[in-house]
Amino acid sequence: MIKYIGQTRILVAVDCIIFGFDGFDFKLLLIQRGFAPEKKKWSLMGGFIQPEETLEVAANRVLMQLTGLKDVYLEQLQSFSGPDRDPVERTIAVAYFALIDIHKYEKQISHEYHAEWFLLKDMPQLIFDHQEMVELAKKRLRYKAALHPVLFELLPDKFTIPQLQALYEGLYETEFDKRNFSRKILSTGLLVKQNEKDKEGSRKGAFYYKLDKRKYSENFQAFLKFIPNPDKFLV
Amino acid sequence: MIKYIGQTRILVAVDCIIFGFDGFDFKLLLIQRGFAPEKKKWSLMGGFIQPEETLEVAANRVLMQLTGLKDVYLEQLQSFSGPDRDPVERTIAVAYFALIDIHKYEKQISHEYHAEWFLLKDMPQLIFDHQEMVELAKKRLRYKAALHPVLFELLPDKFTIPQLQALYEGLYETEFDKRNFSRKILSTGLLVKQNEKDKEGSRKGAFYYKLDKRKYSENFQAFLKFIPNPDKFLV
DNA sequence: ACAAAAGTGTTCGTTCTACACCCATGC
DNA sequence: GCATGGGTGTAGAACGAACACTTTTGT
Repeated sequence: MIKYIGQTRILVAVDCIIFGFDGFDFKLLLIQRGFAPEKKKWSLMGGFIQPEETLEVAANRVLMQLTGLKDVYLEQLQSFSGPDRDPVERTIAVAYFALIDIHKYEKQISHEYHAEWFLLKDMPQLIFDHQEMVELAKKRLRYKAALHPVLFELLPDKFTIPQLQALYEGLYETEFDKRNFSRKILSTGLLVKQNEKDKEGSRKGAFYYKLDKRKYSENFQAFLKFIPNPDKFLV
Repeated sequence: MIKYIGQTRILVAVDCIIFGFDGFDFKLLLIQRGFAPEKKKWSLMGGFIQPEETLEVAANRVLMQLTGLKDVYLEQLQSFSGPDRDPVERTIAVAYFALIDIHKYEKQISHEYHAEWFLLKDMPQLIFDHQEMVELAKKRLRYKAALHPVLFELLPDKFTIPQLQALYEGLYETEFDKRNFSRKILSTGLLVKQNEKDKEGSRKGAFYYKLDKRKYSENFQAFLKFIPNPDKFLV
């Protein structure tokens, strides 16, 4: 199976930046590395690509191993290729970021990896170039969420508008005007109001909404500037 | 240097999607593959990553080999990892797209690779999954150019507004209103009007403009929706 | 004098932003 | 009855889209 002669073959790993949102804060799922080097240091969950796997399959496998979840939002972020990024042996890492509903996770946690959720604002130091990966993932997610309704992936089936707003505010580390926010969100037509209220957050209670899944997938690509009718072109 | 035991090492290549614009049409620089398999078929320019190289360095090297150009706009597109994408041996490809000033190229062409420019709309069949890479690169470029002034990378030092408009129209395969287009472009403040005119395209002649390089790098990230003042957040 | 492309302004509708009060409820 | 967070409306500014005529010059 080795046929291109004189070329160097190297290890290829996937690393997953796993985002969650607990209703108040953005969080990241990290593991405590179980083997040297950097044993016991915090790290992204990762794994080497196997002979018959694509990177996507490998990333989904790694995510499944840690969280027990399938069909998670997963997007290729970038490849990292510094020749010395892994001190043991040259390894190219392809980073993926995942958005999961943190509540679905909590019930299925695998203890094998000593995984823990950390506040995005208050993370431990990470091994290798994982810090850089997280920074890039954050940037990419901010970018993406400004244009596409991707953050719903972090929410449970039913959620309230104040929760949604807290989610956006967490990501952008700022506050938004709630009148303008809810108007904008509702004007997308993606949300379906429920009759039930969430009474956790306040005495009055906030109405639950559900995502209109059909409109969500149809309208996932949307919004722009610079070009007259940009939506047309950005399929 | 082999220390992670039991893992498979594989080849990693970079492939470059090289865009150019000749004043009228979008073009792609392809090479005729000089070795089996698929010898003589058209292909993207690529190469295997070398032991001490990052992917970025490898992509720049490959681009330099073909075009003689350095300091070219180059952006990582995505990794392609189908286990059988290269029939010879498993290879992961990291695709990069490059934007070059086609006029700078023409003087330095290397004949070694039998390279040729093809109209983007009228391309030959490509080997492996290169077609898919090109499609994705086109999509990404459309997306990016709708938000950021990246297309200037394709133009020579001096260019006219009608040329610029033709460039945008080529990418989006549509026509724009020239009054709105020039107003929008000029309102960015990125262009500096020259006294000289280009008389090629018309009797009246069109004024040349140059890019204000400082403002260009400062304002490269810009424009949005969904979030009140998105520019603030998308650094 | 005419053909061909360059250049420029206005109006209208939509969207964005800033801003303040009432409502429902549990204690 | 009051404290807490939920929910809603409006006015002014900025932006985006549609649209047509004049200018320059080479032949």
